[in-house]
Amino acid sequence: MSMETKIVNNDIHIIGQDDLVLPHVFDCGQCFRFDPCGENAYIGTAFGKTVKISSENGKTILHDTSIEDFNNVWYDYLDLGRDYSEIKRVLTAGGDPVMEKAVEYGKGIRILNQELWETVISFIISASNNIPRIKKIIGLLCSNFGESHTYQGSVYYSFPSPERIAQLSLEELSVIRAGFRDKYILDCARKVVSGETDLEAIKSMTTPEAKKALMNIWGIGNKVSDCILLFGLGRCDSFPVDVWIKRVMEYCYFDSVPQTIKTISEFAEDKFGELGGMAQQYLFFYARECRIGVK
DNA sequence: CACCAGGCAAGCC
DNA sequence: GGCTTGCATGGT
Repeated sequence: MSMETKIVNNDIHIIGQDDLVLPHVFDCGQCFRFDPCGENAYIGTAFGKTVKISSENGKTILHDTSIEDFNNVWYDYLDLGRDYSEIKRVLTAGGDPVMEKAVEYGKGIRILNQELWETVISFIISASNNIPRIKKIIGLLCSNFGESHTYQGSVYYSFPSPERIAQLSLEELSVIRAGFRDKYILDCARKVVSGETDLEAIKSMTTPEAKKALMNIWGIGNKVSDCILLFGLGRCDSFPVDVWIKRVMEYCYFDSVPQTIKTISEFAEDKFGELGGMAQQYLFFYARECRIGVK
């Protein structure tokens, strides 16, 4: 079935896109800036623009937006040019019961193409943290230091620029309650502004080069760099191993025998290859839905 | 109260 | 190289 888009008043209707389920996209831990908004809808901000997205009868609606914003921002943000049916077909082609189950649970997952700067800071904040609090901290960062705009009569905030954050003191930044991560955020912003860290240059690097460059940033290690590669740089082969992935992989593929992160990474690279990041998202969603390995 | 949360840096060997 | 420990904060 091929996707079709229609303009209806100030809305964009997306028809015939079955590989898009809003809770799968926005509750699989890749994005911290979209929240549920009534039944079957989410509202959030990216690239300085806010949009409400709802679904009904297999149709997805982007509310109060323009065709320009759809073409310039949301089409790519929602990764609408990629064929996820084909990805799911390849991932389950070997008859792997684990991937079949994972894909069944998260059949509407898509990997969002998020802004690199926002992804870098968001995943620095994610370290040793939980998702509700990550969202809270990022929300405070935006409402305190981002630019405001109105959408459907309410005020929303963009993600603050490196320049805005770089000029803050640690004490001023402490209002976001980021804990020990605050110094990483400030250091990163200042080095992006000074040019010591060149995010634009990282975009055109090979994946191993980009990973090395990211890990030079204070507060970014192995796992966080893999998340940034996947969510901010479109490197779909990147397979971040966090506590959830470690648990679900050990449970499903290693008979619950504890493994090192290195072993799991190598297993995933061998098994999923170029689609590692996609597999990771299905597994992450599946693990959390079914609370696999949680006592 | 202890323990944990999408880990990481620094200090040890 | 690999292994241990401290780390801010908020929730259970």
